[in-house]
Amino acid sequence: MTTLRSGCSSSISLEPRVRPLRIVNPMPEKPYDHNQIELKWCERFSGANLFEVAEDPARPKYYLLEMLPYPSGTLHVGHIRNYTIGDALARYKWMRGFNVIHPMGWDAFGLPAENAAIANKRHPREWTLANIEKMKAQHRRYGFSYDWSREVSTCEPEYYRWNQWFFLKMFEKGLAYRKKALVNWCPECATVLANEQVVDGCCWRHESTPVEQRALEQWFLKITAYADELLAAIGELEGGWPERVLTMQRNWIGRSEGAEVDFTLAESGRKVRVFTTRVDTIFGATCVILAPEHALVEELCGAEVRAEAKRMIDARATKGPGDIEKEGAFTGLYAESPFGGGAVPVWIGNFVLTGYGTGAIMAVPAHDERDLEFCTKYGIAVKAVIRPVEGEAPEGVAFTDDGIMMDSGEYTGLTSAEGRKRMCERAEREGFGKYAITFRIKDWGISRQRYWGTPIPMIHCAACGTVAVPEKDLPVVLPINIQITGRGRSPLENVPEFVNVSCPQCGAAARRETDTMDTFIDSSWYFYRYCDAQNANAPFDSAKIAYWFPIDQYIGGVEHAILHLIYSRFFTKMMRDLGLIANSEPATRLFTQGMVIKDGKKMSKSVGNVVSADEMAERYGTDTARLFALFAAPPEKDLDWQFSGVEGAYRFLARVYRFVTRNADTARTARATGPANEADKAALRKLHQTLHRITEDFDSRWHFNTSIAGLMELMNELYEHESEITPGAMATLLPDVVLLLGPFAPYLAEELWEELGRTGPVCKQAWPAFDAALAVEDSVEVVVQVNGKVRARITVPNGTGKEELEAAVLADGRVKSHTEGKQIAKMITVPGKLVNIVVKG
RNA sequence: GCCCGGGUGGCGAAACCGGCAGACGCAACGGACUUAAAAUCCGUUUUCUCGCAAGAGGAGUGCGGGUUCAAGUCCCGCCCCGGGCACCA
Repeated sequence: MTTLRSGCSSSISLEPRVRPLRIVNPMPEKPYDHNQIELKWCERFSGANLFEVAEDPARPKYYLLEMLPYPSGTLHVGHIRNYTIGDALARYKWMRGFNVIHPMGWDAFGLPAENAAIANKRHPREWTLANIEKMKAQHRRYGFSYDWSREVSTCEPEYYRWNQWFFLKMFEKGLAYRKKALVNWCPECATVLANEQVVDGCCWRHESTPVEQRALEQWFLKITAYADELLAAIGELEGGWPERVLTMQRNWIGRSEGAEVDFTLAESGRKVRVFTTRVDTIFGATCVILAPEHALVEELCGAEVRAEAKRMIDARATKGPGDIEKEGAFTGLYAESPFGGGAVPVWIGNFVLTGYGTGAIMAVPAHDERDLEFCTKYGIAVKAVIRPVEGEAPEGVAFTDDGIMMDSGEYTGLTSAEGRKRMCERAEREGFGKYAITFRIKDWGISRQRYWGTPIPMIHCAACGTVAVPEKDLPVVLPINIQITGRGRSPLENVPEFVNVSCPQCGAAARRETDTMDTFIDSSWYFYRYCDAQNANAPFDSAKIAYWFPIDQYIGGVEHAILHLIYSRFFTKMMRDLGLIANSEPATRLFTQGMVIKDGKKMSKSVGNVVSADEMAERYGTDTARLFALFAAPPEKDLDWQFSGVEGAYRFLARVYRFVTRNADTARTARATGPANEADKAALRKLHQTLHRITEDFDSRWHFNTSIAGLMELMNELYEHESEITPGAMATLLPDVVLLLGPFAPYLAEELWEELGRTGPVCKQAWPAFDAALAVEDSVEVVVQVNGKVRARITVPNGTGKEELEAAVLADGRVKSHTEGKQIAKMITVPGKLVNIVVKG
């Protein structure tokens, strides 16, 4: 792992259009010099690894994780927002006494490095390591609370050897396998993509590049072996994960219960197996439709039909996003349902998917909209076999609900549910079908025809076939001396010393697998490695996992809802079944933060609206950047990055700085006491109200924008009473103010803590204790409504009872003017808040 | 089409269990300080009507209904924006 300098550099180049904030100070007091303060503390903490943690059974643990970044080279304020949310929480949890593990690392393999290498003639490794160094320096400058001793970089052999190790374990268990299949090919990436990485028919990284279908030999991971559990366990995540992420995963897994049944072809007697969720409608099936790729097309159909099928396949391979028109062709064949009812024609149809179910369906136009559309187009009969339990079936459209079976032989009169049950039972009994569950999710294709990734530890031997690299030979190291041209096939094919090996089984000359792994493998288990990052003998020590896992809070973008987050859940279950870990889910809570918007658009390099972390640090300071990131919107919502708002955040911090520094002497020398006058009382009351509010925000909904608004209100209150607050109260107040500021503006808090004569990092101090007695108001304003309209406000002592309050209200002159001469029908009284008088006449 | 979010001042937003709509910040305007400006501090700022004024009255949370003493919040029906799913049989 690379060792880096402290990262506290201030020599960051600025773009010319950026005007540094000028600090001109005619006032006799100390100005808020953010650079001086932040660099001082950054430097002072640089050698310490302040947030290093170890297992400690005596303390409650808290595993806080932000999704590991791709080392693109620069942090922008979108990253800053993400990390600031986590950092504020980490600091709060530290102060509440938790043993907080908060790690950071680099998702360092991937295409951008390779593309950069082609463009700039730099080696991907060199480019990646330089980027990591740059970004780590930026992290340090921001002072995020990471335990850097746990840093992980996925492009290092020390890390990716365990990708290979997991792959071998899965290969042994049959969870990793190779097959020729139609796969998604992105011409832009020049590689294969997994299904999860295709969005609207296009590559997830190249949103306007349609993926093509190619038939290739590929490695797959059997995520479908866990489909049932991945779906069922979503229930356990409920409440902790955002509902929409769980919905997306449910949709993606797509479990359907139904039946498989064999139709029998006339003459040949061959069987066509179809999958249906509505076997109760089988007496309404008026044709069977095969996917154009279906094996029987090639076997039994004439040249004309085969040509038509090929045309459909080709058309589908190049289809862009959007719908395709239903097309079909009659095969000349007829088939009969196992439940009888006569032979129906067999068609091929372009809308029947080869990779789902059995690749063949029975069409029931009366009870399925798609089938109706197809059959109407080709003049195929429509036969209703289900009627509604009550009322009439609708005219002209498919009746798709469950109902009562009719014209269905011995099943006539049964409910759909009962019919399905009995028909499945009979199918199993007589061997022409079975009860069946089909999933939408498919196995995870992980082969990539690219260089900058984990080599797949396999060897192809002419005699022995595909042979695993023995565990003792791991890691299969990615060769460094290599030509990357961006042309042709995987660059590894041109490295003879990598490709040419001897077979581990027979010793004969053999070829090494040259595809590399999907980089989503790297990020599927990195959070386990954090718990034991230096382990050279195993991916990790299971005892350490048992202490730290599961992740208590995971924070990241919603764009990974069905990519990283489903792969990670799969890996966790796979690792559990290898006996390596005890937990079945990686994270109990997930938080998806909103995007950062600038000029109405998502911040991105291609739009050119990126605000860099360096620019913010230099011009306003990292505390200001963090404060604004939390203040401008609640964390789950999108945030508009406006510099005028940033200025406001800066002004607030400067205001805090001036207040604390000019009262620091008083606070340091006086003995801390309780309130001695009305100003003290008001100040301490506001302090404890604010403390209560912020604590609530941390413990429940993370609305740090209101936490910070509370701090601003507190400062406004302190400014108002500044001259009257007694030294003793000031000595009580100021340390707590600084502690409350700590999670949001850590450098400033540190500086002010020192100004107050205290030592030790603020984040290791105890969170202030809430005193309800100090927070309580002496008097409250009660709103008086007459017929629901606010007519007066009266101030009464806090705790005034119902009767007393009502008497006071009725005695009020303004109230009388609205009730005079009218009959009071009733009074609704909410003590401490409101009285509503309902009058008549 | 279906399923989630969301729609509140000039702007970002707040109002957590139905109880003062607009906290806090930005922008704008005014005042203090200054030779002046910046910075700072203090104030005004949803809107309309009446009033010289203190003040008084009305309207107002996408639109239309409803429940309630009371609705941004709950219910019914729409409109718009964002996201997800969508030939998965």
